[in-house]
Amino acid sequence: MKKSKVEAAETRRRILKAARQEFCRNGIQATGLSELMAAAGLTHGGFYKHFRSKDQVVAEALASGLCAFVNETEASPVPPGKKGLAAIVESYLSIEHRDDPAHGCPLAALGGELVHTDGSIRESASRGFTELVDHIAKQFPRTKPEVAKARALFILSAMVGALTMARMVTDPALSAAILDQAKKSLVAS
Amino acid sequence: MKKSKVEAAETRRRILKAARQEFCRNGIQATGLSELMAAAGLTHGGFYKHFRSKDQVVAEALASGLCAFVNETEASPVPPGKKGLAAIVESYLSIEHRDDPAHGCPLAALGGELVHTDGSIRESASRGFTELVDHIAKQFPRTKPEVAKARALFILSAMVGALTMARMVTDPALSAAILDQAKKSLVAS
DNA sequence: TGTACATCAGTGAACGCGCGTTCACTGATGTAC
DNA sequence: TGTACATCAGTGAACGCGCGTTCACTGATGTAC
Repeated sequence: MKKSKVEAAETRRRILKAARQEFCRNGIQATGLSELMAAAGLTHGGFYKHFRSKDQVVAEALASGLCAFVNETEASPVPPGKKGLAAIVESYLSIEHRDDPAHGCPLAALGGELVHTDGSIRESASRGFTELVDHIAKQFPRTKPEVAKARALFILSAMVGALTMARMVTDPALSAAILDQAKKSLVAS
Repeated sequence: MKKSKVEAAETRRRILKAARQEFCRNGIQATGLSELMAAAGLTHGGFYKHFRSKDQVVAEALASGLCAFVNETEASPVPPGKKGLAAIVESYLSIEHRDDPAHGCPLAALGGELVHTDGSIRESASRGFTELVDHIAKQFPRTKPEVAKARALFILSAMVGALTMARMVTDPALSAAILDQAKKSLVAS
């Protein structure tokens, strides 16, 4: 049953992709390794041929997931007639993003759980936060870098909170209102 | 070993208090019932004399914890020369609150986990969010109620996000900057 | 190019552990007379 | 008020289950000659 090196590397990527999605959808602790491997189309026993522990796959999936999210955000085209900031904010606080945590921002999906971790998992999270902040800060090219970064700090924090609360609340109208108000307030600034 | 009714009721309150603190400190899933009962000064077996399941204690601890937090926020004196909003925001985004999740806002401590729950737990969380929003909205007495509520929606979401990110990030300077920027931005509005 | 052998990705059963939950038991409390 | 008995908060051992992890095994791949 041995697979070629190319296939093995491909499998590893598939596990990481599935891990990011399952973790973001259900939470880290709530996702078992069997579930994760099944989502990648494998049985659980093979997991340790690719990773040393659950902690390692969490750290790697978080790092690559955050990287992918940042890249998508950077690569997404700015609609004509809109500022970059408005495009970022409206995409981040969209109904689609709210309803699809698996393919969305890992910080919003996992932020609460990441607070209780440490080591390389926590480092990955922290680095991802900084990268997203830097990307948002680029939307203020005419502003002094430190001011732009300070603004970006607030914008990202506020977006994470609004998305989380919009996902938590049970009333759909309230959920939509949270997203709308955050969009308005953040784009206006 | 039977205790009087008064003592039993007191024990129940003690369990709920310990539950709120342990859940907020370590997370809901990460807190075992043995750990919880030990924090209340009891052994784990007695748990089911007070609650039907872990879910029930989570729902009740969340409801009473949120209620207690709202009451504390409402009762805390406004420092002379400050507006009510500024007092709320500065207290919520203080270093003390960041470093003491056990006695702080359950929404910030548990928001990420609450997204994955349902039933009465989710309802409690949602109700607590609305109560906090209403209290913040009261700080805009001269504004039309719906506008005040809309502002409060954003302020609370942003505070939850900023507190969570400040707790997640590994760099202390960055953590403090997140809190500071959020304070400035929210009080200025 | 063909052959023999070592490698190792993937399988599925098994392990130990901690969790939520149950249970028999204890003994002070509350109640009935 | 005193006595006999039922109640039930709290204890600590035990249960079943699912988790992360380990392991013997399989068989296609890669390598050595």
